[in-house]
Amino acid sequence: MKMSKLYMPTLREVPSEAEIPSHQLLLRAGMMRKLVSGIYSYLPLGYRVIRKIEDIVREEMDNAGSQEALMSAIQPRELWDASGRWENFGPEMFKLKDRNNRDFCLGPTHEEYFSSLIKDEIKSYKQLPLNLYQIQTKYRDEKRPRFGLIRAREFIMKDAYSFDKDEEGMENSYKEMWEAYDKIFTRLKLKYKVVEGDSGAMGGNHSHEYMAMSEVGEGLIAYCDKCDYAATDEKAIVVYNVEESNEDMGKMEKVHTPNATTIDDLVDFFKIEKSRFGKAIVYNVSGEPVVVIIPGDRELNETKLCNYLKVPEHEIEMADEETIIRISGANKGFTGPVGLKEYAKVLVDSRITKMKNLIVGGNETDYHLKNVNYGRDFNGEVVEDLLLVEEGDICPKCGISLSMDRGIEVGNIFQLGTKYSKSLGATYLDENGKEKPIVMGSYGVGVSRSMSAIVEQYHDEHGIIWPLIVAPYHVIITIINNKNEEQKELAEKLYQDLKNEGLEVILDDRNERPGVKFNDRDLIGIPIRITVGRGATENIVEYSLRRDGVNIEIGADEIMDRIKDEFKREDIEI
RNA sequence: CGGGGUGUGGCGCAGUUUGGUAGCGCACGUGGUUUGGGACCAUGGGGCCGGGGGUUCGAAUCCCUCCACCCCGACCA
Repeated sequence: MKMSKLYMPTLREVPSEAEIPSHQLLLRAGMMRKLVSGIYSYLPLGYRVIRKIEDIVREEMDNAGSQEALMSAIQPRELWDASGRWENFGPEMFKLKDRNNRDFCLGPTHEEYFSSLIKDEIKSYKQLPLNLYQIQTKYRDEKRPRFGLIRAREFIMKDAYSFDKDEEGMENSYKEMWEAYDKIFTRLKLKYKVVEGDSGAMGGNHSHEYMAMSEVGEGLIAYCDKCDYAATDEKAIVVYNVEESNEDMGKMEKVHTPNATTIDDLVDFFKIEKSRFGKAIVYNVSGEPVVVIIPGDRELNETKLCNYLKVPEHEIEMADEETIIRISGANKGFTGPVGLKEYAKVLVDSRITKMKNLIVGGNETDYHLKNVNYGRDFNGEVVEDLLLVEEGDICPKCGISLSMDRGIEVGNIFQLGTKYSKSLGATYLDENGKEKPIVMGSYGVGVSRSMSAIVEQYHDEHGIIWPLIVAPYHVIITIINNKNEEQKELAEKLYQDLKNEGLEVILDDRNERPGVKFNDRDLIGIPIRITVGRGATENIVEYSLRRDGVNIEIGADEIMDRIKDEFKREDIEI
């Protein structure tokens, strides 16, 4: 490709709408443009990267025995009514009507569609297992799109669905996808961790997320540096060992604590550590009040609360002040488990039951109670673990302390079970002629999101540093002085030679000053640069690598060997 | 959906407080000089100042209203 013809609208200045590096750089490098919030166009350079990511995904999926297909992005409402997700997905779904007023949506995901697709053809255990995938544009009307491609409303995703006759088969499919995903993200050169996830709205009971490590990631993960334990902050099991206290139970007393409404206030007032308090948090769960008691030094994990109560996330919210006053008879900040004025379900984190002589809210404005003990002074449903993980918590697997980091979710794998096959009627006959629901799994890779994640991990103050395997072009040949015939001729010759070697080459033949060409190359991140300048008469060129800034003079005949070394280093075939 | 911020030429911004008919840098056209890390000189084109309504002799500027975009939170594969 000759750069003088390339549609590559680079920007010198950072568009004010972009906050994080990948968003800024993809715009500045002329790789994409925004249409409206959360919806982007891929320009020629950016789309080449997208296609390279897709090709890697494709190869590894094919290798894992999955078969590519392509569904429509438009789906009829009936499919979603069958699984109950027309309502459950709610406003996240882009909905539309046809001329006959029939409801459709733009597919946010395709579990229903694929289940329905295969149910008429798959009738026997002999046809299982089966694994299908597609690479397609997905639509989710996010509440708050942000960070460019990282949280977009239209995005490119690879989604795959496995169909097995039983749990064991599904687990095997899951493992195969896990391995394929490891290969994909390794080839994409992403630094990532596989973490246990909460299954959330997708249903099913077992899932893992592939998190590309990044400070700007929206996902918080807890992981162990010693063993392989890693989980999202929502899922991480909190090991918070409270010794069974053998303190004597003191006499419960009311203490005047004017205006002490937070744990910090109380620490100041009582001069004892946070963990001696019992924190009461009031929730509104499907309209019913629920009081949760946890240790004063910890935060509540809403996901665990939802999972325990078996309600979806959108069914719970923190209670408003009015409700708190009504059930506790006191202002906010003085709620406790003893002597609630109105009935409310009380949930107690298991650690609370082992602690003695707690200080809790008195359910009377400006009063707390001390020497409060579970079992003697109050009761409630004991829940094993309702806490949010914290840095330094103990690894549930090996016992050393956990670290926490941020990541961008670039892939996920779910063991779905029979939720969709049952609701859509996807069944088969087993060896005994008995009808059974197909056991499913679903597996996603965020293709466009991965592009952003790569830029987050590979950039510097000058621009993007594409790994060779996803770079829009492998090599750029930069002509220093366009009017110098010798330089032009040599550059042109090298351009043809390298193309003939099977390389993807771009020739910067623009009538620009060298500084502009160098800066654009740094911005768009082409890995290898061949500079044709003053040495052209002696067949000397410069060889430069974007990743480490190396810039050395070599003979033109050495170029191919150097490039081959670089490909070998990156473990890629030309 | 709650809180905050911003909308002025393709991009980045000033002008708004105190109303007087729009400006700067970059980019772009033309001519010339340049050519190893975002050149210089000259000259030129481009803006219903986010939309609608109002106040006023007069509105980018004041008032009302709607919209878009961004950030924080909530939420989410």
